[in-house]
Amino acid sequence: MAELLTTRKENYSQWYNELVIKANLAENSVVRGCMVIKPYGYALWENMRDVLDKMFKQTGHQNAYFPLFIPKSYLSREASHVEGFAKECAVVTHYRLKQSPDNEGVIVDPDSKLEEELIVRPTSETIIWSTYKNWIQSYRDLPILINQWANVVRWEMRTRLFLRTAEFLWQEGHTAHQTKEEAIEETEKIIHLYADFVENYMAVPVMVGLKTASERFAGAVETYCIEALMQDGKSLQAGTSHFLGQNFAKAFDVQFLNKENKLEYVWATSWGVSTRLIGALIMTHSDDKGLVLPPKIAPLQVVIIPIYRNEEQEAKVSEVANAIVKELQQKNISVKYDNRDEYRSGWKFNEYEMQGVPVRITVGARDLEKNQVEVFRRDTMDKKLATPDVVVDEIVDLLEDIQQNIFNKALAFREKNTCVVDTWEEFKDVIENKGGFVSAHWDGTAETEEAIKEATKATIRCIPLNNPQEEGKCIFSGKPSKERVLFAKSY
RNA sequence: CGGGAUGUAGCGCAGCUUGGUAGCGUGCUUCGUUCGGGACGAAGAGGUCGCAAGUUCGAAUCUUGUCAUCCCGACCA
Repeated sequence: MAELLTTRKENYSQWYNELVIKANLAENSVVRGCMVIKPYGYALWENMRDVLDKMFKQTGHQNAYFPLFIPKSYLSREASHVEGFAKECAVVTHYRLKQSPDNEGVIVDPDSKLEEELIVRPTSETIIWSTYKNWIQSYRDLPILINQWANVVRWEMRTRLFLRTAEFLWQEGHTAHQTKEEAIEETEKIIHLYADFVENYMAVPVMVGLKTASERFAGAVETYCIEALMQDGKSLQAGTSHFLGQNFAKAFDVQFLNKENKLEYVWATSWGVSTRLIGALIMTHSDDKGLVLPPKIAPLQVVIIPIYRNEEQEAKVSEVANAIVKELQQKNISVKYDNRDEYRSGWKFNEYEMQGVPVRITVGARDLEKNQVEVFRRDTMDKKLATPDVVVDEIVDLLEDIQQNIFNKALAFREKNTCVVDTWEEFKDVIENKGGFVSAHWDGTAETEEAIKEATKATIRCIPLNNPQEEGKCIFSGKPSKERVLFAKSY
């Protein structure tokens, strides 16, 4: 019993850290702040990526790849963009190593200094817009709808597996349009695509909204976001979609001739989700026994575990198990028959529960005498008996049910932890003691936002889309306000 | 960059006060018995004690320096 997790109640962040390691998702690397994504964690990312990639293509986007390195001068073209990223950039200054004079390893060759230093991309707007400039002459060249799957580097002070690492994997979409309206439409289309993916595949309910000016992406005119509430009452930004206006077009001089033969700057968007989504997934569904994964993206949907005493029993059990495996595979359900002899069944149960496999089937010699197998669902930890000939049909339904159930559970949690508050005292109390989302009036100024953050550590997570308009008074300043915004402490 | 802590077997740790053959748990290897919720026994493999200098007959242990990592703050998807 040495492998138990710290419970969420004991120490939520320790629980998270241990879970990532023990569920075999990822581990820290020798390079500070960087992670090794292990096969099980990477399989999860691949499943997420595959679904998203299909969604992007269905909405008319194409994949491309732009360089990892960006000339330093590019980053300084757009003023607020530089300001946003300058403090966390890795810089390449040399291109060669040589044997050290004392023959103890290698040193940077001082003669290999680069004429212009290169920045390891923290995001690709600048390199992409400098390229788009050459691709765009006429309105006939628009829109450009491109996505890239890539790694980026942001030199973070404090890192945590998946939630914030110095290097992470993501996708970044970069689109160019003729009109402001079309670009805004694209920005909104993508944020809804993200919400659709995160809710319907990852089973994580999200709030869709707009960022305030201070939380906005550096260089954006408007930032749309999806925010998810974690089990510790903190909010996590799970994806962003930016309307960039003509900021980058102007910075990189990207103009096109419109139908009236007049030069215009193009309108831009960019949008992304990262491996951080895996952090959101873990913290939304998992429990003190380990990971809980939504069937639609789980690397392994069903595991079958045999129980037997001797070879004769093993043969019988395996025959039934293998038949179930085959039938599940025919229905495109991923399944593993774990007949390793070196571990006992109880050990395997705990292992797969830690890894969040949605369904487990136990086939025991004693079961077979009664023509039954045991079906276990990870989300509720319930066990049921089924006859081998119908178990596969039941599992198809069960996987659906688990997907739905964990979403409903997460949604109920969010609703329970979203408070409408009208006084400053109550606001402080809820943020301090209960956590979760707090819906409150705000006077719309950055000063008030900053003062609230200073006092409570809570920030405005978003201004929900289609927000009901109502007269009210700012929670902090008492000034008039016409809508509520969502506050929370955040990751 | 401030404040605190830690470096000893793959992992988790003890040993250091009072210097004298480097230990425990777990994991690993082999064999046997087990097998319905993290089995048990036996036999094994595995360590420049972070690094460097110093004190000493002798340093994991004492001294000095140095490097690294982790935690708490300022910055962030």
